[in-house]
Amino acid sequence: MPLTTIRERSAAALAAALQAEFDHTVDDIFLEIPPNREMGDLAWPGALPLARVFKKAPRAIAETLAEKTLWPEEIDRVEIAGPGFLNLYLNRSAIFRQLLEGSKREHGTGSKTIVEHTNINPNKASHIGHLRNSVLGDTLVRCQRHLGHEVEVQNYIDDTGVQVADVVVGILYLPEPDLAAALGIEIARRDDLIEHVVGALGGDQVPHASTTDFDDLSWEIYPRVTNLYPEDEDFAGRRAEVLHAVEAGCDGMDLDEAVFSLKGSVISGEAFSERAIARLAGAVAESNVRCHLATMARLGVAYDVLPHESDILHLGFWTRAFELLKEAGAIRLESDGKNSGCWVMSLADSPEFADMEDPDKILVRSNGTVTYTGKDIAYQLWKLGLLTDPDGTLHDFGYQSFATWEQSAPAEPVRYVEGRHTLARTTSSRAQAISGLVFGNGRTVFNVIDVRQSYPQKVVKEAVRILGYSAEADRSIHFAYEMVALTPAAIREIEKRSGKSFGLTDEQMAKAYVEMSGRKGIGVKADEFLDILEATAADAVAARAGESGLPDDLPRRARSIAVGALRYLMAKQSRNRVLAFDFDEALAFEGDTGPYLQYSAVRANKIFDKLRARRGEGPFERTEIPELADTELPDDLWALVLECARRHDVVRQAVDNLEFSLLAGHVHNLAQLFHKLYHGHPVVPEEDENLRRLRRAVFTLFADEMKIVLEELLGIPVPEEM
RNA sequence: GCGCCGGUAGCCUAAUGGAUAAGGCUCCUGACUUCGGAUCAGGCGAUUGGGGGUUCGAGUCCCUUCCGGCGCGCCA
Repeated sequence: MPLTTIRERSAAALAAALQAEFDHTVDDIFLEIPPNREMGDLAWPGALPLARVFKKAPRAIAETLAEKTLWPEEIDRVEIAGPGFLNLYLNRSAIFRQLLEGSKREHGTGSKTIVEHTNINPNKASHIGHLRNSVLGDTLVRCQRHLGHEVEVQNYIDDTGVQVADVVVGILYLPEPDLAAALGIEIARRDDLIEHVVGALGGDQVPHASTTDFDDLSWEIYPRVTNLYPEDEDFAGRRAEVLHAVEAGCDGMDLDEAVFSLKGSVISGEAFSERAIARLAGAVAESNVRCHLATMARLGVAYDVLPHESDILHLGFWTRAFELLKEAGAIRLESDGKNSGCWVMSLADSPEFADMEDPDKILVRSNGTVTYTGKDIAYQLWKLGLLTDPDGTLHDFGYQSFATWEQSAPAEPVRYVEGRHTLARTTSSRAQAISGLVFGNGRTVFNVIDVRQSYPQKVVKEAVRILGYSAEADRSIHFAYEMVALTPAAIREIEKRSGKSFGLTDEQMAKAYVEMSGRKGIGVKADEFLDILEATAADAVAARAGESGLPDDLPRRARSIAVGALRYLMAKQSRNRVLAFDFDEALAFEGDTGPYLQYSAVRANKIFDKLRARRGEGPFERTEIPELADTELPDDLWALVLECARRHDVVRQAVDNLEFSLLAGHVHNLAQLFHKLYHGHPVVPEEDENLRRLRRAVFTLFADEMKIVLEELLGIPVPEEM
């Protein structure tokens, strides 16, 4: 916070001087961080472009401004450098003391920000591609909250799509040998196989994540189904049958009853009951959702509400959105041409779509059903608080508690136990509500969805605009990120580990990376990868334990390191680059990695442990500030202090650009600066009390800063020991 | 065909239009009888795919071209 304030004040002072001395108005004065310490702490290159305007040498302009500007008191001196840069030097001890005082919490704007992320199809286990979505989304949530915004986290559940139906098709119609193989059991009659599947569904609790959960079972079934579709026409026909049943709904049928009915149908050879199929599909989706929550919980990722697509359908969200679109004249019914019989939204007036061959987007098919984009428009309108009924009230869901959860610290795993936080789910009964909780109606909405969804996301945004909500459309933000792909080396590694072959061609394996595919089953399961990561981390800890033996809290340490490695890897890479996943790189704990950062924080904390044991001194206390010697901080200590002061600027910049590599760079700088100081500035052995106090103060600042950036913002735990 | 994203050292990545393009990996040389070597110091290695342009200043903006990826469904 200090640096932001000084920047703003300096910019304002500079603008005033420009006005007074040159009668010139500049409204966006930006002070940058110079590339080199010798060039000051802040810099302004603005005199250079003004040279032409004023017909004066840039250095002369800079000199006048340096002299005439009423600089804030934190600016010690100003120098002119090079062709006309204005280099500002801060009063080190003033900034240092301000930081040691601690920063006040930001207070919010009162408006709510909605972040939608994760959104995994509930038809199979999550893979590392989903992890990128959840980690980016969760990091955004953390940064927004740090900046003082109220944030609501939504995880959209597509429980009525064909993907869930495909798993149900597999359970009911996949040839018994295939299904048994997918389940990993001996071949049996279908009613026994169904019984096995139902047994794996689990209860209505969020389970502890493992690699033998229901989502892992679905992971095996799903690709077998999609692979059989092209080969077997009858089998392929089952998809429509199941989908139809799912859409009709189960009408409150009990799961036991549904299973009994399905098994009875197997024995009697009759057709399956539609309601029973729908009930099974619901159970499959819900069980997968719980597994996904468990996986993300390992990374410290939690949610506020799970909007269900089935509720969007049953509660007429689309019907209402359809009316609004018609009233606004945003859509029209085509009577001829290739889209005959469809309701389309014309995008011809939107600059971004105008050049397209066909700027019309179909929202309602000729058979009367709504497309995915149509549903998404309705959902987006609800998120923005724009889905109103004719009487002006908001068209809303019913809600009930799905689970409650706890998190003992910002980067600890989320535990779905009796906790004080409620995870709500939507329901189709508007009468249901959770006391004290309201959802939707956000001022700004971030949709964390991969870049391949850019086109439909633009359509949704444009629909909001066409309805007359231009400002809301601008605040509908698609947080796009590139996909996660696998390097050929990673593919070979998975094939080796799993013992199966994905049958990729030499041509595919010659490329730099191969796209993951849930349909083909090519991918690294999130839980599987986290297990490997934890095991590797545990080995690394054990290798360093030496003769003292394995620590009691080995699993906990391993988990922290694994999460640190993964979350940092995801945060540090720019979002619009393909993340080519490589095991060796992901499992590296040295260099520019999460564990390096964690180690630096642990190392700093260790200083205070030793200090307490040998001298009875702890971290620097605020009350000691007056005792600090009033000498200028040396360059190397100052570099670390200044980097600490930059946090607020960095977080804001990261959020503005949706680019967490900036935050990663900041925390890496911090760690590097600290390690450089470590050898030259010993604390415990230092006998000079003033010097020791100064070093304690700097390292306390560093340790606190690391705790905030790693745990609170990046969700990376700082372990006690490593 | 149209659109979006990427191309930076042997490899992976960073850099709000600013000063000497910054880290990591690899390789080489060093540093613990002082707070943990998952560390640090040093070295090798790049005219940022090619070509034009705008600018006092371009990896960054514009044009063009080449390479790679992804979109442009009455799929979800």
